[in-house]
Amino acid sequence: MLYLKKYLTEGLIQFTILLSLIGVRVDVDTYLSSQLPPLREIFLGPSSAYTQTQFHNLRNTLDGYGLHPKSVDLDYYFTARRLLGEVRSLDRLQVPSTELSAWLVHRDAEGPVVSSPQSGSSSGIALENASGGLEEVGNPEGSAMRGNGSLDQGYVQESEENLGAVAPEDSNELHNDSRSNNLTKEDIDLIDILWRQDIDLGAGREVFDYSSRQKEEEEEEEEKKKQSEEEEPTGDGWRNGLNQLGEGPLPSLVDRTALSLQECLRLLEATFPFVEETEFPGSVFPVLEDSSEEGPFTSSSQGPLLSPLLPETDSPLDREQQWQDIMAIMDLQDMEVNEAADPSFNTSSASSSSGVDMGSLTDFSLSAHTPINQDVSLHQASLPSCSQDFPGGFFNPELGSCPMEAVGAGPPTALLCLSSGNSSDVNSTFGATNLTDVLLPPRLNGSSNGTGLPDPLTGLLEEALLDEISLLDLALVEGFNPAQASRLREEFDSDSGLSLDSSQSPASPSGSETSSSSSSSSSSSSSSSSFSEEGAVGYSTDSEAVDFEEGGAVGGCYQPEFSKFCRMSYRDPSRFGHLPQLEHVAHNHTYNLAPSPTDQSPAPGGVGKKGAGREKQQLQQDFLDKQQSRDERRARAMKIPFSNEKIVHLPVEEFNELLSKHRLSESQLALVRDIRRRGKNKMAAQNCRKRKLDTILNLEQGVEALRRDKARLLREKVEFVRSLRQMKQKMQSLHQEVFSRLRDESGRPYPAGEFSLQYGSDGSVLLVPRRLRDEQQQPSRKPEKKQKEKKK
DNA sequence: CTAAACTGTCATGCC
DNA sequence: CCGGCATGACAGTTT
Repeated sequence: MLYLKKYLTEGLIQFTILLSLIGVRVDVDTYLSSQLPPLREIFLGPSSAYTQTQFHNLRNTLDGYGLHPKSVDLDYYFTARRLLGEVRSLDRLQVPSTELSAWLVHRDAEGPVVSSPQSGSSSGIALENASGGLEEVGNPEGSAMRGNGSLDQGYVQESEENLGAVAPEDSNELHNDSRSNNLTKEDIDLIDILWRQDIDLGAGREVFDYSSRQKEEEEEEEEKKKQSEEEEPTGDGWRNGLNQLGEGPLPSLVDRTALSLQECLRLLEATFPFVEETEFPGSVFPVLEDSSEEGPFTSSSQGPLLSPLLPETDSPLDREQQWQDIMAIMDLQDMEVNEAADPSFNTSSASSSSGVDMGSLTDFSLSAHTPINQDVSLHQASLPSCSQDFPGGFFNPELGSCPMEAVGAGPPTALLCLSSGNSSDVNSTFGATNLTDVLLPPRLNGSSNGTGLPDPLTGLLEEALLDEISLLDLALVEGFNPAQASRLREEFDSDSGLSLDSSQSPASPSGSETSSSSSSSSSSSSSSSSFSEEGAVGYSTDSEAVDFEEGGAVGGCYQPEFSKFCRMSYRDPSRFGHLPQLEHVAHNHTYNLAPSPTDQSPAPGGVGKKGAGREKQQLQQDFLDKQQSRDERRARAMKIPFSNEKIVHLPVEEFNELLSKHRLSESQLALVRDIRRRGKNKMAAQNCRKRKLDTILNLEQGVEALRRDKARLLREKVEFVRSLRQMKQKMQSLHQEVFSRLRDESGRPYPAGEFSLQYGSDGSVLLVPRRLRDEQQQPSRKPEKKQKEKKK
């Protein structure tokens, strides 16, 4: 019970704080383990390059870091896990009280009770608590606590670095209304990297201004939502517990909590002004509805608000996948910033593709350092229904193990909310129109129809958008997350070299050195892999020594081949040893190899001197019986006068010469040939398996490379679309300018409703009546009134 | 003890 | 035809 108590009092709080700081649901088993893996592994995870068949090793490294399966520490580890499970079962009642106290310090009471359905229990609520109430709580300080503090600091710094406006104390003031509002706007302006360039160009800001314009309106609507929210029979323990508290002896606390939540919601709604509907179950996706109309959400009807293409029957996984794919467009751009800001994350090893846990850890690290994701976490934390009310949603226990998915789902939420909210197309669909909205500012999008913009450009733009959409659809079909793939690729870069090296590069000189200098005291596999071991170890006769010497002489001929095979066959594990995930591959299959003569060195000397030496030799002989392979034992039994190594590795000519040199019986010859055949086949099998593994690894790398290329192409396409949009904008302004300067014979401007400009392929600009242009589908060559040459 | 991974061996096909 | 290699399949061993 000590553990339980300890975790309840300290670990749980720290856990909560950590979660809140991160803003995502994270599997904290590793955090509560005393044998914490290195931070780098927590964040990045080991390379997955070789994890395909190293599950037990992964288990050792991931869950119980460095724990041998039979280690007594494993009991401790599992005990910790079990206790953590108990803690988790209790946290829904324990956590709120803790956090409530924190809110008491900071908040003024107002507003009704609001329930937070976050099953994670902390990611939603603790955002305030972690940042603001942390000091007030007087949490028992500890190493983990300091770690959280450092993480918090890191987050703030990251925010500052990327947002340029968030002071450290702001994070503690996140609950402040005015500040949060300003912060929200700045966050939006600065975090939303997709719009950054548009902002520089003076476009897209309306989207964010809209959030402030609707603030008061949202506050009112918030009440409705909370009321409907209370009516939601989600049955979440957090919420229930909170409600119970509200009904019970702590109404004021609940009020304050409600206020906090309300403000949190308000903050987030100000940040993402169109995400209100995400509160409702099954409506994780934003309401594709013109937000300029009346309040987008109603407490009564939820179904009609759903996107036409996203019926409630959509599986959560599909939706999540779509979110991720949409997010990729933003995330890819965001990556550049993050990479520059935190290059250490590029040195990680790929893991997400194979290791779920490590993927979560890796993604967690990304989320913790990605400003966008931070805000998204904030968003999701404050609107926990995205996960809670959504069966199998972002925080689904299965999918929840990958916080990046949860986090990654956020930015598109914001984007889509923003874009769809301003889109006049009520029937816009998620896959197409929303993407269009994402790519094109709604203002431009809406104006593209009535400005008389040249058709060719519009067509080109539409084509590009269609291609974009199709590409994205392809990504959706393939379940491809460009962001993740790209991240993985970035992480993989540091790893691919090793993989390639391990599979293709020649063995390092150290390998042969180790092979030859196997004079280590232990009879490990490395020492036994020495060539000298093969000198018919069991033999204490002169012939053996002769053979040994002979082998050394002959070795000049076949040594290269042997070295190659030796490395291939026996040195491979050590070659892989420099890979962290392979250091645990400790297969000791030295049973087929005899220890090196250096291990036997005491035996020859002691044979003639002492009887004890003879006994010792006998013991070693018995040991060798166990160490030798079957063929070696057979060879020894058949008195084969040379080593199996030579039998196997000698070139066929020398092998035949060796056979002819020794008068061997038929059985001996057959055995020798069998030994050679089996030895050859053994190496062949080893090579084959190694090749197979390399093929798999290369395929994995190829897949990752293709994914990265695909993500890059997608990103480039987004850039092109943006560029097209800018051109379109410029074109429009030029069009207007030219048109406004046109005068007819009497010096009057042409009415915009009757005339329009047409652009010829040769750069000519024609002023044509609109009705004429409408009649003629293609731009005619016959100018009606005027022709002007303009230079583009 | 079991499952998974690893390894050796055999059979077979190909060069 | 022989030697060698590659590989699937199987079984034994190790973790």
